[in-house]
Amino acid sequence: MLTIGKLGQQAGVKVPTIRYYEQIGLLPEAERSAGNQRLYSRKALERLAFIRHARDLGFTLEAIRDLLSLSDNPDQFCAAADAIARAQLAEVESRLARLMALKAELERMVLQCAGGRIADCRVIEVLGDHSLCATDHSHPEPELSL
Amino acid sequence: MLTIGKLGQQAGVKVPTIRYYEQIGLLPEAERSAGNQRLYSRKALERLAFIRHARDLGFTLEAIRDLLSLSDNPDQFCAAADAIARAQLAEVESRLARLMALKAELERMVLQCAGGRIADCRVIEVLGDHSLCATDHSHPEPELSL
DNA sequence: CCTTGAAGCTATAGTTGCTAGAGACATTAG
DNA sequence: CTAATGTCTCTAGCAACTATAGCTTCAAGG
Repeated sequence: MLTIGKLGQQAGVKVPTIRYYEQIGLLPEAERSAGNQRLYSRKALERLAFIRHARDLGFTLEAIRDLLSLSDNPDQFCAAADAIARAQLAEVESRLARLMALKAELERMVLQCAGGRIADCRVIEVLGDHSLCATDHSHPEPELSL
Repeated sequence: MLTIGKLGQQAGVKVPTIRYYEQIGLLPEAERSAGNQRLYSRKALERLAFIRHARDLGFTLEAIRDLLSLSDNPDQFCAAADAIARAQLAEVESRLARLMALKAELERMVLQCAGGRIADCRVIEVLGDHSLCATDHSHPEPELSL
């Protein structure tokens, strides 16, 4: 049985984060020692590692909740998990595309900095004017979430 | 003079967001009509478009605050604005690198889905095991922020 | 002129995924 | 046995908005 600190170390998750996951029901309520401290089994460590890994891959806690409930019921079809993973992949691909466009624009901006005074600065100028933009930001557009 | 709704339309920013920007001091307090409604000049529209554009490029509101104060004082040197833009570019490049690694791993995961039951699902399995991971997630590692 | 509906106002609370602090109890090393 | 570390609960805070409630103001139609 592991204390919360050891568990956190082994899973690479901070202690308050573990308590937070318990609070929002992503982890079950932990067993307690005589002195009321949380104790964790190897299974709990696996579950937390799963969460950690999925978070690293950018899955939201909601998506992870779904994946966990699928893995808790092994009779369901893989298709559901696959769909969640595919959605995540699509998300990542779209962020990637946006970031590449942004990188290009930022590079252009930085290259054009003449080293002079702000009055002549391309960085400020480019940011002030959407029409100089490489990417299309025509206005009533869904918000970008980077 | 524009009402807040028109301003929002023209800049591509939602009305509550404009009020929020005013509240946190990113926009100056707007003039008011006789009936206490906010009125905006063309200059305000430009400032808001600047903010919008910088947000699209992933600048934080803090970075934008700095850029705005630079452009409000055009006698300063360009170097400061350039530094902010370069920092932003570095940020974007590092996110890009992480995202590309994630994309690779997600693709591997999704490809291996056999279409069977969860018990056999690679998605779940891969997520449960860091050691199958392409990227290095050795444990006491700074958090990823996608 | 009056009404109606859209748009505006303030203020507060919720969102996501944590992180940080206070103040008290538990456990462990020397 | 004591001191240091770890853990407990609870609350509040972060970014950057978004949503709700309950009100007032404005513009257009009848």
